[in-house]
Amino acid sequence: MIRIGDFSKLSRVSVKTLRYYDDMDLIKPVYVDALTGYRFYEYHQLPRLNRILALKDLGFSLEEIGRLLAENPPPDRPVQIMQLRKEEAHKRMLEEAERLERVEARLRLIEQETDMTRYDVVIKRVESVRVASVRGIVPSPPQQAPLWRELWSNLDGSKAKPAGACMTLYYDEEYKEKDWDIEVCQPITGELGETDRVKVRTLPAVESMACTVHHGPFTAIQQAYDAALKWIDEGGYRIVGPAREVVLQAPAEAKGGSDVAADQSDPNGITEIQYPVEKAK
Amino acid sequence: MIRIGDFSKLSRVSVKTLRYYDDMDLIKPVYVDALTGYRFYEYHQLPRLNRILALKDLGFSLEEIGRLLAENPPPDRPVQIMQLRKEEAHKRMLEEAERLERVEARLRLIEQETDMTRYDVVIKRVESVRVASVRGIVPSPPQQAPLWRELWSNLDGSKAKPAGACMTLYYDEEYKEKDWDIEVCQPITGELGETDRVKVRTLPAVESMACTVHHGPFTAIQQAYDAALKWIDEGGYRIVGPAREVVLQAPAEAKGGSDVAADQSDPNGITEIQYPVEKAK
DNA sequence: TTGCTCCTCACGTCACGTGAGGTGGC
DNA sequence: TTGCTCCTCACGTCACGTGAGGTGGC
Repeated sequence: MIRIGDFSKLSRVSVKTLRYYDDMDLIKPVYVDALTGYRFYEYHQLPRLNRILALKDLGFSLEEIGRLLAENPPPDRPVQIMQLRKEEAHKRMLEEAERLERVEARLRLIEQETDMTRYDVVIKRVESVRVASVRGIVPSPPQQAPLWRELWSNLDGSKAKPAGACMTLYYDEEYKEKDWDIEVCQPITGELGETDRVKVRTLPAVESMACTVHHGPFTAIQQAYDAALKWIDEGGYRIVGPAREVVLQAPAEAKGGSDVAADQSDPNGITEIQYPVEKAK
Repeated sequence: MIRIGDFSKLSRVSVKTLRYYDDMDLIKPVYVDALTGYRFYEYHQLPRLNRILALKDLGFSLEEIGRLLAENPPPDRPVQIMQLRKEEAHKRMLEEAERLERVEARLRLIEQETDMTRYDVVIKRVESVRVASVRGIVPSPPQQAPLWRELWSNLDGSKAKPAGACMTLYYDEEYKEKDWDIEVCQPITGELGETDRVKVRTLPAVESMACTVHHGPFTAIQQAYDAALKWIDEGGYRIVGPAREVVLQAPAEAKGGSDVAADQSDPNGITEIQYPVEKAK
């Protein structure tokens, strides 16, 4: 029989850890002095301790290890358990690899001293939303006000109530000189009669949405798009659906009543740009 | 101004987390009602929250994020900080990849239903030890007793005291039919005069030592070696020094006084086998 | 006797999640 | 008034490490 300090030196496991494993019932001393509380171990306990360390290294929690050691002889379940473990280890490895990629992309951005470091892009899950919407072709994005007026005039006096920030969806895949295919959407609750132009539908939930927030004059929103697209590209993602432009805080009304209903230069507008993405293979 | 619940929905960050970030001084509400304690946020706080999430995703702790956000304008240190982060992310990725490899190796072992799953191999750091030793050629490992007698007769009556488990080092790189080059070592403290045969030296510390414990008759120790070698190979390691065989609990003395001083079939012997290893490239 | 080893609490870690128990606002 | 939202503790997580304060053994 040897004392805990010697057992610790032999196994190169700290005394604190051995005491902890004792409390956790993973490996108990063969004898404990009733008077002093001293723990005494045997050399033949080393294989069990080694097994604990080996299982820990494979990624098992102490609780799992306890259960694995308790059921002996081990049934044929270990294969399945190890397979699970393998999947988890694989997933964690991929996660770390992706994180590394993002760090490297950010580093490249910083080294290029671009202004894009002002925009932070993050991946989030977005729930589905029920919206009333009007889809149409407009000459350019700042001229989407007629679609909004069309939408809101239909909502006015209906039983539907706005429920969330309105947004614009952009369907074009490449850059357009003119004639943009867009859809203006207002989340709603309650019933609304559809018309030829005004539809009620549910935007699907998106598992991985790359999101960035633009705060400032609308005229400079292109920078946010550039930053988002660059981030998506560098991070090894690809776009798998229409972009969404969510109006979190609307800019002031413009003076005069043209098709341009909002003051594009108001620095208080806040907009979130969202791109549904997928990891590219 | 919006309430915490709405800010949470907008940012898709939980209310609990927002309160926590408030406590941590990462992002404070613009206004807190003195009477009710209600927190109120502004839309323009979203970019800051996004920055927090982006930094978190890059692997920074909340405390580090707090410091990064506090010092603005950010100095040119970010590049160095990101480089550090890159190294860490890279290291973690490699660790996970290696863990995955070990899990897969174990899985292969189980599927082959070999008996080797009885042996658990773990990587540990081993400190340097000062030893008295005798190196020599013996016909086969069980016949190393003369070397031990030579060593101990020199220790007897000297000022040196044994300090730890004795061990045998194996220098041969391939399997030998006969004539093994081995060194028997006894850790000591205190001075000892060297002779032609008995040397005092310090075994170097080893950063990565693959260790496994054999418990049972010495005659079956080959299984432990097989398991260790297989583990080393499957795990993508290679051996970078002489193996050590550490006697943790000596077997009983053999009856009769041949060169074989220990009873090789005593089931109570406990031996640790150690291989210095390195990750193979 | 003096170090050395051992003991048992109790607390800290990290980034929140999970209640308990209570209150404000429409 | 009834839900709904918000609040503040307090505790749990995971695998130990770090003291504090005290005692046994040679």
